[in-house]
Amino acid sequence: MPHPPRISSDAIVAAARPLLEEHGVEGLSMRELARRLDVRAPSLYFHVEGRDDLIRLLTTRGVRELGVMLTVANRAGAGPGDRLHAMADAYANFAFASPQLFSLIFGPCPDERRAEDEAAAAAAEPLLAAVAELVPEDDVLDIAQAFWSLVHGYTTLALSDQFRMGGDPRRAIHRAVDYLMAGIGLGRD
Amino acid sequence: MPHPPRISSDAIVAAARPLLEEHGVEGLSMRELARRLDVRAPSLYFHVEGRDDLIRLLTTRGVRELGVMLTVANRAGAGPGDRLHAMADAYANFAFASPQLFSLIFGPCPDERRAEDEAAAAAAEPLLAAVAELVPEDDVLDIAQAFWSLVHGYTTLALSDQFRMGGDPRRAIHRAVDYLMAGIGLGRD
DNA sequence: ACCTGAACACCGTTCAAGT
DNA sequence: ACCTGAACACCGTTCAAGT
Repeated sequence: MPHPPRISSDAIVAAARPLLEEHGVEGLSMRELARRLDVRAPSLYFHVEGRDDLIRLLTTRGVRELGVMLTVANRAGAGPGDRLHAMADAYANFAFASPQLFSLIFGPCPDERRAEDEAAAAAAEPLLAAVAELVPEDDVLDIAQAFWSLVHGYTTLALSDQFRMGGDPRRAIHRAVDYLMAGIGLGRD
Repeated sequence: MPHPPRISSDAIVAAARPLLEEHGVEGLSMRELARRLDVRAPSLYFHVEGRDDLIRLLTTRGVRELGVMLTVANRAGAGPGDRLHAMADAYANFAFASPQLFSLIFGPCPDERRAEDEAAAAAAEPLLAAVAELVPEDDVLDIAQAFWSLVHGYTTLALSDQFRMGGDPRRAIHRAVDYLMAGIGLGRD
């Protein structure tokens, strides 16, 4: 009887994640990963195609996870305005909990590790649903993009510590979202 | 007489930039850089402290350059509203012209290659100046952050191709900025 | 089928040796 | 002062060999 598998694609991806968060993408090495899984590096190649493939799997998993968090947040809110705030919080929470994965998802990446579009669409859906209840159909896409941009930008800039002074970023982001909602002709509900 | 210098810190940073844009941070290698400068890799260490230092120099230079573009755009606009739009364009232009450098500036980075705060402050100044003419002093910081977030978010998401459908991103970003301006109680001037 | 050690072509960085 | 070749400790990946 040959060797029973000691590792799996899932186990590799699971072990890669803390390594990514601890040392960044550049520190995510196949050899260190193998060390943590107590196998030799070449064994990994029986379960993932290579480093680029592994990173692709990581980001795909990340997008899916973010999608779930947004969907849950969208369900939790009372009205559409509440739901937008809840989704903004979920977005920021994900980014602060997994900053390296977050920046991997939205950073520039070579074609070999580009994730499936399907997952990205799933993450965008709850936002589109919430906005669709607020504005006429023709404006949904534009306004959803504006909201996403605002929340994404605030999250990214806070993450890279561009907003120096203290205070809860959550409160500031809610205020920014309220400004935008007022701009499209809607008060807080 | 000893060797006259064949390279300089400036020449290294200048050569590093196209290499960065062609191959990304991970492809920015000291040995390839040395090849392009027609010296051996160890020579580089007489002019920069190491790879992290080089990347720090690159991002510092990038922030300064972005600051200049924003300052110029700020001077070009007729009224504060115009200036905000011009600065949004400048921001997006920089990002699309130098996507890797842009993502290096705002991505997560280890302490060793963190740039000076001074340069970041210089880049933020023109925005604060434009906003200061539009709203009461107490709101300037909050609203400037909201604008920056919106523009940064839109730029980043467009750059990572999250907004699928075609059309000029410039037009969409202007519309988003107008929404936000309306939200803080200001029409287009 | 899965794991391994050895090997190859890379990499950042250091250092003694040359001018 | 500046450049070099050699060396060290890494890295991703391949492959023949083992079970």
